[in-house]
Amino acid sequence: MASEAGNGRTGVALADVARLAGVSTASVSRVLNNPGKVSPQTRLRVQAAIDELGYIPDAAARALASRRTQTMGAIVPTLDNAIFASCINALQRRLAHHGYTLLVASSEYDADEELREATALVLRGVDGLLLVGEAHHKGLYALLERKRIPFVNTWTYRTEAEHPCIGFDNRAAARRVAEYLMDLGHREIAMLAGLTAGNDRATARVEGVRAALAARGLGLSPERLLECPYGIREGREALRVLLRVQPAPTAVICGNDVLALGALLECQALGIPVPGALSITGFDDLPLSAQLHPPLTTVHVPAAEMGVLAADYLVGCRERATPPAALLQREAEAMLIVRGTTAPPSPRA
Amino acid sequence: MASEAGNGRTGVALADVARLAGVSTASVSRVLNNPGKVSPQTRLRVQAAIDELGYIPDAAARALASRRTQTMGAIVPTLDNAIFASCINALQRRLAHHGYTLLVASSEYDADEELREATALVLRGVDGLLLVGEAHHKGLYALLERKRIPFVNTWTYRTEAEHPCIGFDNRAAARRVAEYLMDLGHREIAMLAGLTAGNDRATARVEGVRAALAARGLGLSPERLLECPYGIREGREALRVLLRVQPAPTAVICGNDVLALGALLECQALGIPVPGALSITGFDDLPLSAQLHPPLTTVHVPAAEMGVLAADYLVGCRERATPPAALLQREAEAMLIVRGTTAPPSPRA
DNA sequence: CGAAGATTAGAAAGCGCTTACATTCAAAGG
DNA sequence: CCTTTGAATGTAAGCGCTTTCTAATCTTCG
Repeated sequence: MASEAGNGRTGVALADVARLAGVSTASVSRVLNNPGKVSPQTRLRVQAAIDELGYIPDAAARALASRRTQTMGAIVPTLDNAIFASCINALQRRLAHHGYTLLVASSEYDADEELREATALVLRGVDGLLLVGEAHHKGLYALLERKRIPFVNTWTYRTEAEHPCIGFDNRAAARRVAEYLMDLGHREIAMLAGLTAGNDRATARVEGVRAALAARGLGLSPERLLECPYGIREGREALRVLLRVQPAPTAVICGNDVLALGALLECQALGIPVPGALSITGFDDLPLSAQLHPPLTTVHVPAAEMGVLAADYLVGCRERATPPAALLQREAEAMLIVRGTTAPPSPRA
Repeated sequence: MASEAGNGRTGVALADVARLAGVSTASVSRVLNNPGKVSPQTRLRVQAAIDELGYIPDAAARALASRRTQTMGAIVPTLDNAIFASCINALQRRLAHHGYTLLVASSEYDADEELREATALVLRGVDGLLLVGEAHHKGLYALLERKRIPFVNTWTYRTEAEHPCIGFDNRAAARRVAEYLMDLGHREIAMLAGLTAGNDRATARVEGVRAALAARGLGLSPERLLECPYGIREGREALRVLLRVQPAPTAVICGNDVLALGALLECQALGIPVPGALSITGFDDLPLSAQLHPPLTTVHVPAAEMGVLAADYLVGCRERATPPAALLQREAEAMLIVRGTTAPPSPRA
């Protein structure tokens, strides 16, 4: 019944440790999971046996028996975006610190794919799940609820949110950018947004800008609002298009730093002085952005901080019985960082 | 004995499906894993029961019984570097395509931490492991061997490598850069390297440059070789230092694009014409690099390609009995991309 | 038309671990 | 001095699934 020669092909089983230490498997298990419940004497004996055999417990067996995997999942739109990668990096570090391992998946900005990936993670038994945004496939929320899997939406924050969220208010942040620009005197404002389809963050940023403009009697006409895929080249091309509409915008609000970078580079290529002739703002605050010439005015997004908070929250859900209410919604502020790409509009026109 | 009411708190167990379909658990299992071995009749009945109950198999139990987890691990130095993130993104996409899930960890460029993370992944039962570089903790190779876990070193390639590797020859690539610069007429060449301690890629790049210079009777004096941490700001500062040595270098070879970017930005801030007064080269070919002014001469690194090849290799190790020899070592070429930051040295001095 | 060979399905033994629950033994209380 | 309590260990029943091995049902020829 007990394994004779260790676990299968790959080494040593707990039973082997027990035998060598001359104790029961239960005691070995206790030493591993509840050292306090074991006398120092046996603890030492078991520890010695573990070391001698180089025993490594089998996570699958442990997961099966204990109904927890010490594993968390994360689904981001893509890791190809440095800002998400940075968040995931922080998440992983923090989880490792808590003794958890991270399963990652990317949805490529597709809700169906996200559901598919989530299903894969769920059947892998993740103890919790980090998601980006709050607009998910209905089936995803259903699945998580049915399986009672703690999860948290990141990159989003609303006090009235129906689900736990850790992040910031994209709408408000974008509004602040627009207001800042209007305070500088800009009235001809264009926006270079990311693809909004199925992307609630990008959508919220557009809405924020639109609302801010509307509040001061300005509008965001369709020609003034361009969506384009994440990419420098895309940003460059889009900026050219934006420049063609009349009257020409004096400021361009970009949905993220990469687009802003493209816009900035294109202006330099075109000989358009920034911020002299055109103000440009970004969103994300990539490390690069502060180093540009001129440095980019942008919204700082607390990517790493969200990763850390999410890790703590998810782990907290498992360790404590109920998630501490204080952790249920955490706002990690997004701040407008005014740097060198914005200035009052030049008094031409 | 058989579960009465489904698996614990979270739903439906295979036994429930079997009961509903009126077959044995073995048949359900077969439908799941070996549909060919089951008559179409029962297959349909089982399938219907699965759908009706919304059954999702438990990966832990499956892993325990079958001794495979359908999970792969990857340990990169950091995800905060876009080039690694891009590789991991590709790896994950490809693994998902094969039905595998990805566990990621980052080592923060520390061999001990890498071993620790690897141990965590191994006990999680990964079916394979992607590593970066080939200089790992001895214990890591020992562990992998003992547990018989397929792995592959990436970002490195040597025909005589002792371990499976997928990548490119850092040394040769760096040598090519130096040779190209010397062909242009440069003789005063400096290098701004990444931290080489415990980083075989960074080390190989330095060696490659040094070898190329030596082959033409040139040297890389200690003042001409600066190591600095990955970062734009760090690159900027290092460039200033490099510029102080006499005779001033006419070309700076950077260990990666981020450093090169820092160098380039600093030159612009200092009013040093690039490539007029100073040539700069990078390594990685970030998407940004081609868009800069001037666009960066750099070495294109096949990050995504390595991710895909590694996924195929690792999966191949599990599916086939032996890894196809053809896959054991795959060179994904790194190419020198000549763009705008390099030119013959100006005929001053 | 019956035996050999295929197919298909079921019974049941684990996979390696956790965790009630039972047991033991020593210190403490009456 | 004997029972009570509690700490330390052991016993053993699974966790949900895969997988041999065996039994049953078909085929298919000689």
